[in-house]
Amino acid sequence: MATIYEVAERAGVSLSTVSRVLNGRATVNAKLKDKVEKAVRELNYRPNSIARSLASNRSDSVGILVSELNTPFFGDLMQAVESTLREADKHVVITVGHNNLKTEQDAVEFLISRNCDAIIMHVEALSDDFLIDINKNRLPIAVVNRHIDGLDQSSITLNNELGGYLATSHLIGLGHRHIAYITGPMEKRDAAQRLEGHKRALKEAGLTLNASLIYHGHYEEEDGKAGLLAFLSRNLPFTALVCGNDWMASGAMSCARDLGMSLPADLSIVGFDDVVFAHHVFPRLTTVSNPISQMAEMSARQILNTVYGHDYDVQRLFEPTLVVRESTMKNKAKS
Amino acid sequence: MATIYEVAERAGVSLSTVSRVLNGRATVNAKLKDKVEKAVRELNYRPNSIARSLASNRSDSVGILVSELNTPFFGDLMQAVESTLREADKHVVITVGHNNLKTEQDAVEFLISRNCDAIIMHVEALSDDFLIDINKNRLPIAVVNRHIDGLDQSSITLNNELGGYLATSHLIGLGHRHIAYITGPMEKRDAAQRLEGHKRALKEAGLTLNASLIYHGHYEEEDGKAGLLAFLSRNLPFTALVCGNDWMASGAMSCARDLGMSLPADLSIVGFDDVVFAHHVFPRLTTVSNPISQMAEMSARQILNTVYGHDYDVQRLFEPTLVVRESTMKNKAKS
DNA sequence: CTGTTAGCGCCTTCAG
DNA sequence: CTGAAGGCGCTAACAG
Repeated sequence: MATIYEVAERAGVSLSTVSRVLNGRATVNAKLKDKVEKAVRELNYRPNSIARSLASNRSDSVGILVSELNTPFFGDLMQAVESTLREADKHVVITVGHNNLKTEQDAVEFLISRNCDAIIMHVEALSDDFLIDINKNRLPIAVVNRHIDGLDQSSITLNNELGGYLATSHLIGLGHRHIAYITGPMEKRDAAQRLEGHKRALKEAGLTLNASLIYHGHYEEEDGKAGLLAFLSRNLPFTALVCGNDWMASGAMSCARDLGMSLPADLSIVGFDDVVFAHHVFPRLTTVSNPISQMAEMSARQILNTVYGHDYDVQRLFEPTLVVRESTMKNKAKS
Repeated sequence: MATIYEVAERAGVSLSTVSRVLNGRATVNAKLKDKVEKAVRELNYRPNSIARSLASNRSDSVGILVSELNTPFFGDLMQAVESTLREADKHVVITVGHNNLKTEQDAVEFLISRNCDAIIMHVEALSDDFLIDINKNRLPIAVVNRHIDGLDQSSITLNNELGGYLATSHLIGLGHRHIAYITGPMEKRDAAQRLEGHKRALKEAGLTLNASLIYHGHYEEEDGKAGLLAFLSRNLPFTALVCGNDWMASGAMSCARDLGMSLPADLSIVGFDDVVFAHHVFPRLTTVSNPISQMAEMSARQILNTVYGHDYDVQRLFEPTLVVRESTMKNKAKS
């Protein structure tokens, strides 16, 4: 690979001049500029971004830290951030945390040691204090789907409580009175908040909460099955089911069908997130939309603004909406 | 951030000694080593990998280039590569090519300029010659799901032709005689090969190929719908449908149901890839497995071997298998 | 507007 | 086994 020296030599100028035309910051005599550009072309020269980064302490790249690489949810997140940043000519370095404290810390250290200019993350394990410290002493961060007091500008959040409320209210509106709920792990803030919304909806409708109709899962498909089986074994009446995410809803649907239930006649089901397969399932899943792509875009804009001097509008609080499809219907059971 | 100088000073040794204990290559007096390690801990020192990379011309990180960030297929690919490399203490830098020549080239240049030690890629637009040149003159690459003559060691491929053959043979075995086929774009090698397999299966069974029962799509969900509608409008009999991937199969299934067809009684459908939602659809999709995770792991091993001196076994040719679920059944139509 | 001179933080010869 | 010195490729003052 050619270096900036060879370009300078071939163009007959000093390397600072080459650097100047490459970065376009200072003005350069047109003739010299042409010469340099010619030399660059002839040598097929590409600046070494590592060296540039070491010298300038900037890298024009921002780190992304997600929990998983192979789920539609994080896929949408990465996709949105990448394309937003690409438009501003920034690159993206992606790392994975696997929801594990050590791994997430390592990832952050890696991104810092790679001189990223900022980090956009969606993590659970890292503590608020750790993140505040990073943002204060190391490099700017933006956090998706989590609110951190003290990082209000950098937190892009979804009103999960409202989402849970919408899901359950929808079912109540359809005449359901006994509504089961399969929640995600309570350590996850979004899971806890969604459940809160469910409770509020019940309360406002004057329905009493039956703890036996709440099952604690881990946001995974099997939990849908396990939860449904648990409810059935308890021999309580219920005509509708809210799930903390679409995976569990899908698991519950498969299980219900395997048990010979007819959907949605025998059981109305609502999911959460509206991930890509929500409309692949049958009946198509009624669910709560999670505007993760927009939220991700906003996190990218936030970074563009604070680190690179852009001036985008950034929306920091998002409201989910109910997406009514075919997995819910009026309660036909008398009760 | 502390530098190696500060560590050296605090430990009372020279920076070369610090470098040595950090990299563990040369032997260092145990006492000095302890001192250094103590200093490292106290200062919470982290080597700057950018600087290390500039000086050593290695980065212990390998680039990944995929077409999309937000599909299960590429998600599985990234996931498998990442975890295989992580075990060997290598990092991963992910970039996206969007199936676009210019973007893919940029991505490669980016990864090279970031001093990646190698690149693992799954791309369509980049030419064989370009890749051969990169591999020869710049840095080692591994290619997933594509065979390149001259890069035989670095090509990890799937026998797509066999996959198409398996899909159609399965239907023939169920008594179907009129089998429609929705293919992916013929520019994509895998799509063309899968279709070849379909044709071979028909031929071997003594069935004639009807060009009107082939629809050209782009591997996207809507193509499944469009294809099915096209076939129906042609007023030809057909009792089964093979789709070039699961997305199109899912689109066809939704469409069929919307038209009032009963599945699989009225139409048997086979997909390809066995992506994560294949068993979410109803009826659960019979499809051809695409062992993308294993293939991705092998590509990582290949790099581990050639770049980092490991000695893993690597399998370079994979055979798909048929996954029979509930979307296919015996042909009941006489014909 | 252009060239010269120091580093950025680290690795790697080379002597000792 | 250890320290000193040079350099990776580039940017960023600083003079001129």
